[in-house]
Amino acid sequence: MSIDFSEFERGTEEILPAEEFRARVLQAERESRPLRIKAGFDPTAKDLHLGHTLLLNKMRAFQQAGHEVVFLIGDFTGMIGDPTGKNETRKPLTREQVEANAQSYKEQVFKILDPERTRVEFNSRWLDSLGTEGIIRVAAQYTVARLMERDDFAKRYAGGQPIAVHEFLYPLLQGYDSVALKSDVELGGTDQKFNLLVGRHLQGAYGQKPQCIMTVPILEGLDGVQKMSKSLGNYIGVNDAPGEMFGKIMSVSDSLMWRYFELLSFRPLKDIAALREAVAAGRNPRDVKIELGEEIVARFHGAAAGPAASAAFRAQFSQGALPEDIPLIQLSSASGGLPIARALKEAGLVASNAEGGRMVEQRAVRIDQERIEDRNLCLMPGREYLLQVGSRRYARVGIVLLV
RNA sequence: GGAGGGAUACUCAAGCGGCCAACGAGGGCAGACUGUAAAUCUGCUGGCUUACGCCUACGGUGGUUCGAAUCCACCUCCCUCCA
Repeated sequence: MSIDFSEFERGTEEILPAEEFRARVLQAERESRPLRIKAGFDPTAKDLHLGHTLLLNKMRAFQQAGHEVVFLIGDFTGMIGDPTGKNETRKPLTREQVEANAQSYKEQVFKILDPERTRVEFNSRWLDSLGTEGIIRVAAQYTVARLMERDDFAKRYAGGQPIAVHEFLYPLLQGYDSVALKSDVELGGTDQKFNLLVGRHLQGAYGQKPQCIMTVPILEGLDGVQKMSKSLGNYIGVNDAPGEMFGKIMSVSDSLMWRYFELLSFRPLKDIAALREAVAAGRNPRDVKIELGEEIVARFHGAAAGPAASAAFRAQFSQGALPEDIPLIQLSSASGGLPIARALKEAGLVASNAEGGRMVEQRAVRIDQERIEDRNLCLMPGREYLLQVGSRRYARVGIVLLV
């Protein structure tokens, strides 16, 4: 019986060693013994975004093929913080925080993974009891020269940036996780390649069959340049509301759209190629982008949500209709009325009164759909107003007279 | 342990006693044009105040001065060279 590797290998950056990986899949099949697939997650990031889902999608593919997937929460290693770049040493999380984050993780992760068939682990389970002696034994299995091969360390060393000794422990302990789990394959982003390989090496040193490693690309954020991350504000969160999620996808550039198609869509590769051809032949890229948006929204919000988000989007932006669910906010004012800038701030549309005033001057503000330019304008008590800033910030406010 | 250099707003980077809420670039936001795309052009980009104005901000703490991001002392952190 032949096995289709494409679902495992699609969208991966690198599989090492590639032949060994295939051989292990085949062997697992023959022996009816599932492979143990490990993927580690940092416990500090509570909100997952589409970048994280590349890995989850891959895990899902293994899971659907009957393999054992371990969702490993690096609560112990999280105390060190992966030294990728300028990260400061992190404060250790409390047990409660880790638990809370893990719970939040599960809610998001199980939109993609099957909860029944996912094993959730915390690496403190074995690292807590490793002890000083254990750490020394692990550290003895790896050389400084090899640690310095890590791109990040090499650059920082060459560039005169400090490298704290404990940062060396991160890849070692992550690698030891593979030993503790006896993993067959470890998944990670391309930035994890070095760490994954350390795991491979350590397993060998501990007399185990070394894991294969599989890396997935780092997804670019909405700007198309930097990696998707919450702190950069260029992310699409798996918990984003359907409308927001759809809108964010529509705002990506055409070139980035193809990248997203390639990495995020579950469509067959030849379908995507066909879409490219259609666009090259004159089809509006926007319409293709809509298809992508519908697929992604449906994945996280249910089949009906995709078309619904798409329809709402088109109504709002193509036909200028108002969104349906604009919140009504009650504000209070003295009898003289509420200055527009303040109203915008209190409605949460701008960050400060000063910014509100600037927005008015820049002709970005509309009241009841009418563009205004007078920043001295006041909203009068006793009625409701529809406020807009730019084309995507809306609020309905009611003004109550403050006695 | 010694000698020298540095720390400025989201980022990079000017300023080196008053004209500095701080040049410039990037980023971000907004307007025009569009397909919430790209490219381009324009404006804005600390807070409070209707406003005059006030407050906070140039690593930290003190000091000199009518006045300090700018000068001095000490401290913290980083870098370079020497040991």
